[in-house]
Amino acid sequence: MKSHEKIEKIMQTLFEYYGSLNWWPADTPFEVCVGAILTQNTAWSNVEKAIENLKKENLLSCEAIYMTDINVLAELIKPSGYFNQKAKKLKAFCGFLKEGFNWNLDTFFNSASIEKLRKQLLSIWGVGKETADSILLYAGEKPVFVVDAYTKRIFSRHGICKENIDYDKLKLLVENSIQRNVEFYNEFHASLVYVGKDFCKKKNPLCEKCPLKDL
DNA sequence: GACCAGGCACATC
DNA sequence: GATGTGCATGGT
Repeated sequence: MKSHEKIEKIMQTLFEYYGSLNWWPADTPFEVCVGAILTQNTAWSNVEKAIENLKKENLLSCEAIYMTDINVLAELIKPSGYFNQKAKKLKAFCGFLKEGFNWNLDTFFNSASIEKLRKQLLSIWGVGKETADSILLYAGEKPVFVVDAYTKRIFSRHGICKENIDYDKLKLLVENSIQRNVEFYNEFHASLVYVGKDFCKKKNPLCEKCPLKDL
């Protein structure tokens, strides 16, 4: 089977298994961006605590984060780990929106082509490829596929790629296999995270109950 | 107490 | 271009 056929089969199987997941767990596009930064190499349960702290202090807006003292910010997001780094990253992201887009995410998303938006996001300190793509897809509703550790692990175990494949190579492989559609990419990435968490942990790679085991 | 979790920047070869 | 290291919490 060719790799694009395998990828289609995986997507189809996961859609049948999980149904509509309608992802990213956040109330607003800005909250998606904050979550995308806070979840870097971190369990989501820890990110939830950090976001809850920010909500309690009414700090889930670009202006508020920009104005808040960085040490105060760091203390609030402590549960998400790497808190000093991430406080600086949140500041950098908000500074970017303030300077170029009048604090406004929509203004940013409507300002240029997807390629240019991605380049601009990548120029922000603390925003790498996965974070940029998560923001584009889940906050901006742009048809961009998000690669993550689960994607690499699952795809490599099904012989589609090496575990350490280059990020952009795998992204293009999926985007050239699956119709460029926001809903497809949203659901596909979400279901890969689910199946990764449920059945494909680092420690037990081959789980008998995995819906993908017979592919 | 080790290992892991929805990465990224930076240094060095 | 590949490889190594620091960053840090909370759950298993």
